Amino acid sequence: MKKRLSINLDEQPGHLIRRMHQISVGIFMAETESLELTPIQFAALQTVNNNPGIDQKTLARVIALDSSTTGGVIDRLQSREMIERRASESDRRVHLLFLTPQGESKLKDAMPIMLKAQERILSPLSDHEKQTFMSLLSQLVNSNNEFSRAPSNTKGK
Amino acid sequence: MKKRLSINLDEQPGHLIRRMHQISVGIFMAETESLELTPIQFAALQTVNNNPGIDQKTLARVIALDSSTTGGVIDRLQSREMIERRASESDRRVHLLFLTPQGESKLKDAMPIMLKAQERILSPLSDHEKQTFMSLLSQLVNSNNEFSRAPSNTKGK
DNA sequence: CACATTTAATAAGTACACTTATTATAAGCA
DNA sequence: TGCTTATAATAAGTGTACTTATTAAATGTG
Repeated sequence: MKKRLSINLDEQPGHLIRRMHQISVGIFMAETESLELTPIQFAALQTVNNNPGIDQKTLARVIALDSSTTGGVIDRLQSREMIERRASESDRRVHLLFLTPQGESKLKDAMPIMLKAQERILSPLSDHEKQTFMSLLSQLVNSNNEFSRAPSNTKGK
Repeated sequence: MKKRLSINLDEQPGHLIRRMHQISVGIFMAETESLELTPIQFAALQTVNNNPGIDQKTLARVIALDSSTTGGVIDRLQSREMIERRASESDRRVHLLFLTPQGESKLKDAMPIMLKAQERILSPLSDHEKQTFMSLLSQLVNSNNEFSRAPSNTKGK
């Protein structure tokens, strides 16, 4: 009646995507509560583990994160002694990243819990719907990759 | 070869959802550059416009945002003179929200640009795929609503 | 070799997005 | 009415997620 310029937020892709992201983080944090790891911290640990000696810039591209944001993430993981920064000998601008033993052990603990969280995120869908959703989502992310401020580049992963 | 605990980030729903959110915000910000409005600020303006005199708590529920985050969003919109806070006469804890003329005019300018951004987000998909994606996404969001830290509640919208 | 350009990292600033704690007010009840 | 409980808003703290600017080091070219 008195509504002007009326638009249903729930029909806007951007709004639903934001809500889905909130939910996804919420489920991850609920499942991994005891570990005190955020999804991003997990991704960083996992990527450094698989690529010991990776530099921050490359890590940022692999996990699709702005490189200055990545610096902050590494700061926090370093202060909690899960990641180590070592100066590169060949390029003194670069810091090479390695997991500490604590970082490795945290990652091992986190892995199964993280996988369970991922399953819970899609659990309202049937198996067939899960496949369809993931396929369409991949298409959207890959086609639109360059419009993200932190495009992914998994080369070298 | 030397990989241990190997997992492909691009196959994890949470990772793709986060990337999709980055992309969605990136497209919105690129399209609306001249307006200097974030997606959340747009949602807040739109909701206050449709519900003049709404209080912060209710606004937070409608746009699915934590209520303390909402306070900050309103602070910024108020300092830019797009939103006005008025004390409620019936409940002195409550601040009622109204758009200023500038807020209304900004919203009018933003509306078509915002709709264009929403279209661009899904543009890599065919019409049929868009429908399928939005339907599955709605299902996920609605079924998992309670796992979000800021569950939506559109009653009263 | 000198000089311009590029690059990796950091710093400072803005804006979400949550958490827990605090304050003021309101509402329920004995 | 007095007291407990609930609620709206704010404050302080952490962690993404970006921006622009700066610094230091590397690279490319004349």
